[in-house]
Formats: sequence, structure tokens, C-alpha cells
Amino acid sequence: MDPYLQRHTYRYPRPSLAVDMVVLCVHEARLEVLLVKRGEPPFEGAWAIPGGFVHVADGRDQGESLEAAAVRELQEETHFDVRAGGAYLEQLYTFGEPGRDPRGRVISVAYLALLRLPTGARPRVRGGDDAAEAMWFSLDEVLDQKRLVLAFDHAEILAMARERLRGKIDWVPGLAAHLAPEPFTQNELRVVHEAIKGAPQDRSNFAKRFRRYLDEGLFEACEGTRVLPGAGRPPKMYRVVPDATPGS
Amino acid sequence: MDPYLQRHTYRYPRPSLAVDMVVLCVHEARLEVLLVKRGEPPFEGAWAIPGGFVHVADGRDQGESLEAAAVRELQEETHFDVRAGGAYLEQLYTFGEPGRDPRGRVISVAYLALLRLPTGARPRVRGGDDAAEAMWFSLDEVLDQKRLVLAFDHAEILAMARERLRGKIDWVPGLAAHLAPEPFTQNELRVVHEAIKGAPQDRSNFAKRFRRYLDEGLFEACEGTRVLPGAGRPPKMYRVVPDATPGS
DNA sequence: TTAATAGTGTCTGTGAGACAGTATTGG
DNA sequence: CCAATACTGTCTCACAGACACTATTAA
Repeated sequence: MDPYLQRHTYRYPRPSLAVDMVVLCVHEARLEVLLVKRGEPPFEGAWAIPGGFVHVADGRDQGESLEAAAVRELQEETHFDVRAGGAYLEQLYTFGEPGRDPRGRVISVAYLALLRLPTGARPRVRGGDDAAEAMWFSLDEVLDQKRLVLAFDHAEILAMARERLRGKIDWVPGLAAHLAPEPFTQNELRVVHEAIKGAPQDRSNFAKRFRRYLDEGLFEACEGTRVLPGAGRPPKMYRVVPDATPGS
Repeated sequence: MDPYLQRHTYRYPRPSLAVDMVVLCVHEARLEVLLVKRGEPPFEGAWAIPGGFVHVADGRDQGESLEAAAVRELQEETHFDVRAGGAYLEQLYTFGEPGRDPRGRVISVAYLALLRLPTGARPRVRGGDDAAEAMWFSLDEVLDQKRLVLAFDHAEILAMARERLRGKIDWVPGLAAHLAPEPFTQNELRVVHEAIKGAPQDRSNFAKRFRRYLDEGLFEACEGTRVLPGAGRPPKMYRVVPDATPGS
């Protein structure tokens, strides 16, 4: 029997439970976010963070975890599998103010995903399900210039995602590597730092800190090199040492 | 018409939404947490973090905010009004793994409250509603010695609360002041730091940092003194400058 | 050689840790 | 005076910011 054909009755009213997934990557030295264009009301036609309602069961099987729901909804709306690339995932915050969704009380648990781009090209995405379109946007442009109309309180969620990144980037050494190619050069990692902070980072001071992380065994040199258009000395390649990055 | 006499039917199954409030204070140089003894199954007789289900309405009124629900549930279970003392409140994390509650799918948004104790005496608490008893416990003893059986995943929640505090205490100057009397002495604030970190802090280095915060205008000297049993030079009193503590 | 990119060395200031010293009270 | 508590000064080291320098490649 299809559980979605029956109705579900409770003693007390319950809110809807949603999850949203803020997917970020660094592309051409800019922090970019994956948004979908809503195909249904409310906020039809507005851009939104991909997400949707958590699948819950009433019986002994209690359904999917919140993180799994966020991954699934992203896949359904953008055809992008965030788990495939070994992306970094963390819970961001839970938004539950009364009135944030005109349809009724909706609590949304927001997640943050950081994408490793293998070549510098963003993953191909396309709309699906409730999403008419899916596209990458510059996070800073969306937040600072506000030319985009975002659905619900999604501007607030994006602002918190950027704050979280800025707050952690300097204290969690391995974090930036989740937004860099694998393996990465020192400069590629620096570009990630610059994209997040929105300010240029001194090459030499960054290199100094980078060397400390090498000494501490967080990163290690590895084979390979980058082919660059304008020539110049080829960079060394590095990768994160597995299970050596605390927190991250 | 009493909304709690009617039943509530939805197209898709919905989880229950709960809030939990981790209430912390520093008493006799120890970090203490307020727990309640459960009066009903599941986990009847076990100690738990005060909390309960969020009141939601189906109509246009969408009910109370998550934070308000946490404050209300705390009041109902312990007769303690966390807003009265101007306590610091922040969202901690949302726990929603399937199976964390045997009754069915329950998502719980945990909040963290930091209490200013005016005199060093903890607020009087007593059981109420679903709670048979309410009592203060040493957080470190509960977490490290594990002699207490905690309901649900509440040990995990407490562990995260301690981690959050330890992570923020050194980078958010005004945070410790939320756990100190008002006004406070330099030593009282240092004791808060020691309770959180679980390690003694050098008096002189702490004083150095304290002076910097004074220079930066985060704290200010004020009138008053402390009467101490064993005599000695009386300490100066300080307080937080309102709206000068970023993040708080 | 030049241009371009990669990587190192040096100076300076700030703040943490360790620890010795001074100040102000009661008895 | 002494004991007890409150507060200050000094030395060292680690690290960030600024900036000058050397290294390795392609054309």
C-alpha cells in the first residue's frame, strides 16, 4: 500500500519539516552557489536554495535522516549528486520562525555542502521536479547586490552560510581544501581563501602557513603538475592527508 | 474551540518537533547543567535536558517561535524563567536521526542558555508537568564519568554544548560574562574560563587580556566591591558595556 | 634575455605562556 | 609586622602582515 495515498492524523498539530542545501563551490576565483528557480507557488519564478520536505514514516521505520533528505532533494531538483564527489557536508542552522512560509508552519534545517571541482569546471546541473531551472550564481553578488529575488528567508540562510565559512576558514586548516581541486597547488588553495574572505591574501604569508601545515602532516606533497597557459614555473601539487585534518 | 480537542490530518506524514534547552551556569567554580527527571515513559526515571514539543497552529497563526517554545518548556518543567535573568540564548544544533526517540520520528532543536548568577547561588528549581524533579549537575561529571543515565541522545547534546562553549570562549570576549555575576571581578570571570576549559588559567596573562578588553571598551569599571571571608585587598568591579560586545 | 608564475627570507608588531614582582587590605 | 588577595611588569616564543628577494619554466 502506498503510504502517500493515506492520510495522517495526529493528536496535536505538527509543522512541516523541510531541509535546504546550500551548495557552494569556487569557480574562477569566486564563491558560487547553486540555486533553483521555483516552478510552483509560493514564490513561483523566484530563485531559491534547493530543498524540500523530509520523508517521514509513521511506523517503526522512521524514514530518512535529515542529511540524507537534503542530499535527495538536491538530486531531485538539480540532478546533482553531492555525495558522488565526496563533498564536505555540515549542518548550518535551523530556521523556524512563524510566518517564514505562507503555506503554514515550516521548519527548515539548512545544510552546507562544499564542492571539490576536479578541473575548475562546475558540475552540470539542470532543473527537475519542483524546480524549473538550476543555475550557479556568485554568492557575493546575490548577497551584496541583491538584484535577485530570493524565496522565503533564503537570503538570510545564504548570509549565514558565508559567515560560517568566513568564521571557520582560518581555524580549520582542511576546510578550504574541500573547495579546491584534488590534488591542489598552493595558489589554488589561496584562491579559495580569497574567494571566501573577499580580499586578496599575501602569497608569501599564505605560503608560510601552508608550510606549517605540511610540517604538521595535515597536507602532503604528491605527484602531478598543472599545465598553465601563460607558462612560468610549474607548481608543486599537494593533497590532504586523510584522517589528519581535525574538525574539517 | 480548544484546538487540542480536535485532530489534525495531513497529506503526508509529519515528524514531531521538539525543543530542548541546555541551561548552564557556573557554581562553585564548576560548570553546572539543569536536568529534569522524566516522570513518563520512555526513559521514565532517567535524567534529561528540559524540553518538549513546540506548539504549532494549523491556521493563519503559525504558533510560537522555536526559541519561545524552549523557554516555555523550561518554565513548565522546572519553574525557571530563563528570560527573567536576561540570560544569553543561542541555537545549538538540530538532532533528527531516525530512531532517536522510540515513540516515532522526533526532531529536536537544541538551545543553549547561559545564566548569570547574581550571588553565586543557583536559582531554585523544582519539577513540574512531565518532570518529576529538577536538579543541577556538574556537567563534567555527567559527561566524563557517565554515572548518570541520560534519556535519548541527550549525552550527545550536552557534549556538543560543552564543545560549543570551549570553542567560543576565547574568541567571543563577552561570552564568559554571561556566566558571571553582574557586575563581576576579574577573578570571577577567570573562574568562568577555568570552569569551561577545565584547566587553570594564569592570573597574570588573563589580566593582560582583560586590560585589552577594557581598552577596547568591551568592559568598563564600575562601583561596588566584594566582601570576602579571608580578607585581602578588595577587587575592582567591572561590567559589560552594552552593545559593545560583538556577537556576544 | 624577458615575462610569468612559484616559492623563500627578513623585519616588525601583537599576543600567549611562564613567572617574578608590586599593591592594598585585615589582623 | 604577616598573611592573603589583587594586580603589574618582563622575558620569550609563535605567528600574522608587509615586502623584498630568489627559483624555474616557456618563448
